[in-house]
Order: sequence, then C-alpha cells, then structure tokens
Amino acid sequence: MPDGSRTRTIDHATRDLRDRILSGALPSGMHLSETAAAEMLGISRTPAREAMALLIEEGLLERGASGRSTVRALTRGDVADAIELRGVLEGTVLRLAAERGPDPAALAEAGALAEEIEAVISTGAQALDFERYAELNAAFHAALARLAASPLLEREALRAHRLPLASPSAFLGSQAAQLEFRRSLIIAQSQHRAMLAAVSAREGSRAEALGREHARLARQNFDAALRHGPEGSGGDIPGLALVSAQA
Amino acid sequence: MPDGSRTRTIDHATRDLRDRILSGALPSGMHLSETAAAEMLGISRTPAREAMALLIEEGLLERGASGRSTVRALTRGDVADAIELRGVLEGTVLRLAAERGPDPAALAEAGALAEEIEAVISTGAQALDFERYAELNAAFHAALARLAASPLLEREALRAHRLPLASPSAFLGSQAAQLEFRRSLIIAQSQHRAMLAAVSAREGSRAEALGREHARLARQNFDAALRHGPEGSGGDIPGLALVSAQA
DNA sequence: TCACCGTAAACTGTATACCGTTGGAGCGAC
DNA sequence: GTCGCTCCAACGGTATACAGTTTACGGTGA
Repeated sequence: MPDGSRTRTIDHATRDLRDRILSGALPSGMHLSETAAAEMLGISRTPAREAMALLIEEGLLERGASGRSTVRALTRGDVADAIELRGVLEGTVLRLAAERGPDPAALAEAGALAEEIEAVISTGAQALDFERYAELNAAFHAALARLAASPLLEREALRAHRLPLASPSAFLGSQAAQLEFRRSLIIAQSQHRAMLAAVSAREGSRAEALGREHARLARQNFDAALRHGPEGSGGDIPGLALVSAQA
Repeated sequence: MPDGSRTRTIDHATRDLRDRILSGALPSGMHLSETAAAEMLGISRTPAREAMALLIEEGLLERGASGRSTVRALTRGDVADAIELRGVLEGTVLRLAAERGPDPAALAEAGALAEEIEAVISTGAQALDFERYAELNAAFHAALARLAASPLLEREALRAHRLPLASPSAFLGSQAAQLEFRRSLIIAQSQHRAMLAAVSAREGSRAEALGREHARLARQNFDAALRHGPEGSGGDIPGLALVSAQA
C-alpha cells in the first residue's frame, strides 16, 4: 500500500518501532531481524529495513558485525553523554546566534513561546497543564535551534534532541506530582529568559554557558529518576527501561 | 551480485557517488534520481537508494518535498559551520576526557601518532610526504575522538569529520607548494601536543579551547582557498567546486 | 504568441523473489 | 561429559516487479 494515509509507511514504521523499543516491549539485548520487524508491523522488509537504519542512527538499535541488529542497552553514561551533547550543541547555537546576530524570526518566535510557557507555569499550583508545557517546551527548543540561522547546526541540534532520553521533555511526565518538579520548571523558565537575553545582548559566552547549564537540568532529572529506581515509580518515562543497571 | 569483492555494494556505491559529487562530475543543483544513480553505478536501485540516503545524511544531497534528490550547493557559511561544529565536538571530547580522565589506550595511541607526525614534518623542507601526513593526521584525530571513552561522542565527532570540507585533512592537498603551508603544519603540530598535554593535566577548559582553535586552522585554509579563487589553482581540493559563489 | 490543460513518461515508495553467508542446533567422536 | 564438526534454517544484501504520484512536455485554444 504505497499511501492510503498520506504518510509513508517508513514513518509509521519508525515511530512504531521506536515506541516499542522505548516502552520496553522489545527488551534491550533482543535480536531484531528485518523479517521479524516487518512481520510485527505488518509491512514488507523494505520499509522495515529503512526504519531500522534510522533507529540505528538514533542509537536505539545496534548493528552487529554481520548486519544483525539488536536492541541497544543504554548505560547511564550514554544518557549522560547524550544530554551533555545536547547542551553543547544548543550552547553553540546560542553563542553563534549572539556573535553573528540572531535570526529575527526565530528570536521573535522563541520569545513568544517563552511568554506562553510563562503563562502555563503561572497558573494555580495544581492546574498545571503538562501536556501543553511539554509541547511549548519542545517548540521553544526547536526555535532556539534556528537562532543561529545555520541549517547545519539546526539539524544537528534537533538530531541531538532525538537521542534516547536526551529530548528537552524526556523527563517531564515522570515527576508531575512532585513539588521539586515545579521548582525545576521555574528554574528552567528563568534560564529560557536568560538565554534569550544573552543572545539579544550579543553575549556569546554567557549564552553558550546558559545553554549547557540548561541541559544540566535534564541531567539532574535523569539522576533523580534513577535514584527512584529504574523500575520504580518513574515507570512512565519512555526509554528508562533501556538503561542497564550497571555503571 | 551479492558480494564478489568481500565488501558490500552499498559501500562502493556510497564512496563512488561521493567522489563524483565532490569532484564536480555531478554538478550542484543537478537532479539525481535513484534510477539514474543505479544505472550510472551499474547496480540496482536498492543499494543506490541506500547510498543516497547516507549522502543525504552527510549533507551532499538534498531531498526535496516529494522525495526527489538534488546535489546540494554549499554556501561558505555551510562549510564554516561544519568546521566550527567539528571544532566544538572535538573540543567537547577533549574537555570530557580531561574532566573524567582520558582513555589510556586512546591517549597512548594519540601520543604515538603525534610522534610520527613530528617525524614527518621534521624531514627536509622539500621531502615532506603529504600522503603520509594526511594519513597520520586523520588517524590522530580519530584517536582524539576516542579519548573521552564515550561511544556517542566518538561517533558524533567522526560524523563531523565526514561533513563536506570539514575533515581535518580537507585542505591538505591544496597548498602543498606554498611556504605558508609548512608554517601551518608546525602550528597544527604544536596544537596537537598542547591538546594532549592539557588532557593529561586534566585541564578541561584549556583542552576544549585548543580543540576549537585547532579547527580554526582549517577555517583559515578554507578562506585562503576561496581567496585563491574557487575555480583557480586550488582545484585539487575535493568538494570546493560545490561551494557556491555568493554569500 | 502565450496560457492552460491533458497525457505520458519517469520517479519514488513498497512488495517480493533470489542468493550467498552466517549462526546455531544436533550429532558424533574423543 | 565435553568438545568439535556438519548441516540446515534463517537472515542480510541485492535485484526486480508493481502501484500511485508527480512532473514535464506537447498540443490546443484564445
């Protein structure tokens, strides 16, 4: 079926496979053959193969010496490095935006999104709309990636967002109930504003440092999630099940 | 023909296509269909398609709205950003290596390679073996990428090496005859040693700065190559023909 | 002469068939 | 009982076939 739903089979397959891996339905270490994946998704080998290639790029699958693919087991170091990388790339985009002058459209959009985020987290204590916050946060970071007006850096920054557990919203769902979480939202939003201010003031070094530090919030959330037990209460963090116990 | 030469058709196809694009045989802006690529390489569409997907990842091809691929035209900004990105990533690897303690094997290998490079550039003025220098330089940078003992960062650093004109050796062939070139080799080697010293001394910030500055040498070479005319004497820099005149 | 429309070629996405290789299970020898 | 060998099933890589869509070109009418 070449189309039928206006979107390619490959895209469906990629999303579907990714979800199954992150949800733990396909446990880490498991062999996944192209045939098996195709059958599981009800498609042919061709798009399944392509989807698997994409997931290998994302680091969710691993290609063995002779082409066999297995579901990767992430170490804590892998996740930490992915978060670090995201911080470095976002910081670089911010620095270059400050040095060269930010893209006006992207800056305006980021500012508007920051306002909307402000509105969301300023609502009554219990009424916080996580869904919407996650959405706005992702859009904000996407706008940040465009600030340097560099297609290459935008692409690489967004790519880093897709690394397992490195997305800006990776740990949002987990700690909704916790009081500390609201505090981290306030800190994050303060950093959002500071990043935009630094870029506007052409303070490249400060902008870069802020970009890195901002990612450290995710790192803290990751550590917290691990402390609460990988298979504990934080079970609604997609992908956390992939993090192996040791190291 | 599934094999016959112990290496996959895809790999041949990727290399072959890349060379044709970088050499200018396939001019930028040209449409390249999977069928045409397959026919040109004497293979079937399947591996051709996969090779093109890889080159899209590398930024040499561009996928239009409805799947059609065209040879990309690089702006000077694209190349500059690619070089900047490589510097940022190598700098990050060096910083993390310094902070966490470098991988001993990688450090030893990088040190040994630095010694070999030293030997090559210390030979008589005219006898410089560029081929060997380029080889050693690439190996040295590959060893650097492993210093942080982070598979993710190593992968990303090596990935940045493959961006068009961002490789550490991209501009080596061009200026062999020029006196300035020998000076830049001396500077580069001095930076090589400084990077290793900084990492060994756990000086993270210095190591990161050196990694970035080292990439700036490539940036200088790029600017010089452009000054000498994109279609001028520097015609033996693969890929330079892709850089469009404007911007 | 130019604009618009229709048709046909071409291209991408998907499915399927084929081949050589690899990994592993089962059996036999030590 | 353990190690090694052999054979087979399954898998990845490649080729080819098919369907739906887009694009380009030529023809027609104003």
